[in-house]
Amino acid sequence: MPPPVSLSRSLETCSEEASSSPSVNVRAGATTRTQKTKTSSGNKKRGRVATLKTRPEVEQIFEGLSFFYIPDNDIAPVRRLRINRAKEFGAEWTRDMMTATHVIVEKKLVYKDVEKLWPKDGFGDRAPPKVVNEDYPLDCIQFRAIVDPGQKKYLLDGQVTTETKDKEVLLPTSGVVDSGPGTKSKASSLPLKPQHHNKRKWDYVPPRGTPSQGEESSLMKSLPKANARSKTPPKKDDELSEFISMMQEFKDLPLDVDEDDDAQSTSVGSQHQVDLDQGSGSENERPSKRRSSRRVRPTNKAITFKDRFACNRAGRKDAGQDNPNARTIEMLQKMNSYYERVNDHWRTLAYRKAIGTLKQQTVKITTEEEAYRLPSIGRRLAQKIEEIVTTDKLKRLEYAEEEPTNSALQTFLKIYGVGNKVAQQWIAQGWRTLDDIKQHVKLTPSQMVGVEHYDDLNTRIPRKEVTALGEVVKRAAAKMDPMVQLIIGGSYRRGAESSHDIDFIVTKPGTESVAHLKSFLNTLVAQLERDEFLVARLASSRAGSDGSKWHGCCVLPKIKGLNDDDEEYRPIWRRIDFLLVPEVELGAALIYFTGNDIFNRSMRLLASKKGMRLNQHGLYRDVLRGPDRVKVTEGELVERRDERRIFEILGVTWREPWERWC
DNA sequence: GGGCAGCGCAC
DNA sequence: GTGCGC
DNA sequence: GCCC
Repeated sequence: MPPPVSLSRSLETCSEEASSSPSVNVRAGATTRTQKTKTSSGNKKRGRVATLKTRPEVEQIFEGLSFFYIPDNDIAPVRRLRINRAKEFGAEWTRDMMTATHVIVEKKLVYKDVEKLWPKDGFGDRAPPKVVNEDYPLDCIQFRAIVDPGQKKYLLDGQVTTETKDKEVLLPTSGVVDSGPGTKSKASSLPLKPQHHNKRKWDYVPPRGTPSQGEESSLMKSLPKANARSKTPPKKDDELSEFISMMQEFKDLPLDVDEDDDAQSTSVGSQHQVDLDQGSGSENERPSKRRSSRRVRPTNKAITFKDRFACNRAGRKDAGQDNPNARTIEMLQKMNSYYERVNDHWRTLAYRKAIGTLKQQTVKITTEEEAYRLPSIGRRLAQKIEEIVTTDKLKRLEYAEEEPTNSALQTFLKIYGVGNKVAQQWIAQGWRTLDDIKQHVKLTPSQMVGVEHYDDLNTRIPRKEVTALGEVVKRAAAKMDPMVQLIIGGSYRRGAESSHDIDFIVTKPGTESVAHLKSFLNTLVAQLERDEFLVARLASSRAGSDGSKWHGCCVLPKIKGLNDDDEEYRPIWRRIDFLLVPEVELGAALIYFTGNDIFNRSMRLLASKKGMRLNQHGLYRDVLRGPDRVKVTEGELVERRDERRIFEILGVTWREPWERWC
């Protein structure tokens, strides 16, 4: 039925996708669309358009494509609806597979069902149609773009994919590889090798039916031995997971209750999930609608827990590299920094938590509902995640990044002492570069340092150097008072390969208040300044106050064996902090200054759930809070000296510092 | 619709 | 008190 | 932004 014209157009249109070159990224839906928009004025009087709504030309994303449906009829109301919808967006419904560009297969069917209809002699010179499940057109419509048909979520059961990573290798994925004209017809006729049955069925939310299983399997992948999954995950794991879940979900599960309700609620939640999702999934027309069905994640700990596991890995800054969701994370991080820039504190927080969740996933999250199940990922973020996965971009982000002031904002915010307020102000005044600032703006002393040493201070410090810096300070300190302890906290204590700054916790046995340490710090700082190790003060406790911290900059001197052979040696300015901690508070302080901050927040949240309060000074109980959580009493001190004890009392299994990446 | 940590220091 | 950093 |  489709005239040759249509066919060739089809081929042309999807040439990217059908290309034999695997390196071509197929996701350029936009390209395809624009191209089509231009030509669409040509001939597009599709057959039975009578009852169809007319979509604006720009929405004719399927223009030139023809869909062959399996089953090949529109008897089922749902399928008819979908077919019509595809037509609204420019698709042609063909009843002849030879002319189809896409074969849309009902989800219940498996790849074998397609094979039966597949022409024995292949498709000759043309590329075989792409075989996708019924979600494919819906997603295209949702995103108003031709998305990559090779994505896992569009595969049928039994359909083989070579897709492993995410972006590269897109083409061969759907199996609908065009092996090229030269190849055997066999190859093109049966591109998918059903024999390689992929045991696993990711297609739709693998974990959905049995969340725990799904999770476990992913766990096994990433932590093969650490959590010898077997049957009895150490109790520790549960607690850890639970704990972590607290970190990311502020007010979730009442820990207090958890002793009684946990197992049950878990399984119940899972069951529900299956039903709801499947039911709605097969009958709703629009994906967005289907997916917006209420989340079935009722205090769903099982999921939450396990999702947290991966958190254990000592994450370096590049810890996301191998993550299957790397691309998604990358995009969300951009959104995150965008919101940071525009001063949207809470959105920033939300994105950070969502990113944290995603980082812990060991399988790629491809659909909205998969994402939605995860903690700290709500409807909006889940939609964005799916948009990223399917279109490889994010419209909202593109708008955001178009804002001309964007880069300036980014620049200014990296100046020490400059936050959103000031940065926005400067921008409003028309400044865009550091030079502008240097010339026109009156800076505070801190900001001055921040500007003058902008590059240095925004360069991460290799772990080795942190160690070296630590040695310098410790040596000087030991000379003055051998009893004083200096502990390097922050990301260094968590085992980071590089740090943004170096934090010293300064303490000494027998001290009960920072006052006992102040004079020491003053002496130490004075000495280190004389040594020209400390080169700037940014914030330091004043004489009168009960000051407990000192922020400044230091430089690493030449050290034999470390950097003395480097003729390029240049003292790089580094951020350095001293935090005075009386020995009695050391445990609480260590927790606080080791972080990371998400970890800390959850600890505090956990404490608060248990009627306790945790801060850098200690763990308190029976905190009375008035309306609006206003603290009425300090509460009774429970523990502050012993880091492990604080974990214990909170009912949390001990976690080494390097296990506190969240 | 409200909370999302809370504190020390600079200004 | 606000802004900022942690 | 998310969660309750």
